Amino acid sequence: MSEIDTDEALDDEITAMLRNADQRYTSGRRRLVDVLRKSDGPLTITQIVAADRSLPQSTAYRNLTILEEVGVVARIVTHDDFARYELAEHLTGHHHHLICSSCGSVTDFSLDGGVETGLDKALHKVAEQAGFTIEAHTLDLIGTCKSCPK
Amino acid sequence: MSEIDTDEALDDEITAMLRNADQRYTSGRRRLVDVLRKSDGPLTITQIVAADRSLPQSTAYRNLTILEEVGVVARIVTHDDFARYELAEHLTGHHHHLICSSCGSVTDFSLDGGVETGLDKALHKVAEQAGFTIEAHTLDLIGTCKSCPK
DNA sequence: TCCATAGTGAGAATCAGTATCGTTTTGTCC
DNA sequence: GGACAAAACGATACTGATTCTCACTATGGA
Repeated sequence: MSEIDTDEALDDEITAMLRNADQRYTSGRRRLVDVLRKSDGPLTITQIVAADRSLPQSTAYRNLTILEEVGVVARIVTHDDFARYELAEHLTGHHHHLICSSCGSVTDFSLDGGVETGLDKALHKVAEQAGFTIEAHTLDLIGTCKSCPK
Repeated sequence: MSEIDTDEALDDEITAMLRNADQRYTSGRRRLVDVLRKSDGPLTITQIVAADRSLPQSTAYRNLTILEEVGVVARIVTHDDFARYELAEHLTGHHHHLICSSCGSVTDFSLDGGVETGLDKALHKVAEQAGFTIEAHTLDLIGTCKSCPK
């Protein structure tokens, strides 16, 4: 698993991925990536344009779509009807989400490596029986976060 | 885990759940439940009204919302932007989803009990550390289904 | 510097999902 | 069985997140 551990390496990798698709790494796209990099969970469009007011909504949507096509960004849909965006696991490492059904916040977490590989094994067995080819899996916890009343 | 194993028991349970909320189990709602019961995975609104042409879209939406509030139906959002509906796990048992990224189909599967409890244990440990109270979890496989070309 | 191409952003268009409201059905009381 | 009030129905209008359009601007190579 070759993860990216410095900001420079991340930028280099993203530049390369965009260039492969004949796309430029413009300043607007950089700002988008910066917002996502600083977050501890996937963000909605509203949160993204609120975090950096210089990002117009229509451009944010378009560039997120392009970054997704190129593989830099992942678009995820959780419990509500707002899409959320995060840097692709390829860049940040495999993780899962804690989803608060009270305030709607979504934050990342990781499983212990042993549990994750055990799970993977079980999933591959299931997939094989069903004739299904696995590309990825998602695992989310739904509940109440630390800062919401129980 | 008291699951429902006959159609009559299911109907009785749903009638009771609706009655608790001062709601009637009308013929339209029955037809809706029938469609969901016969499916091997969660269905979109389009699929539901296509499966039973006597269900008008607006009524289907309204009744699915009511059935969800009452706890009979679960509304889930997966990879695309179409909500899908299924009978609540309380009625059908805990399960997960195989999501085909090619044709978009979603079908159910279950994990071996041992794997599921092991996973649960790991998840509760994570949640505890994060001050998060778990209500439920979702686990989806994304990939290519049996009937789609690899 | 110039030009062709790619990117930008304000606003219009799209469409799944929700609200409205007059009509129909249901349950209940006589 | 009939009548009335409350609940459900369903055609249609509306809402809002997301996508599309298009005239304008920035970029990078010759």
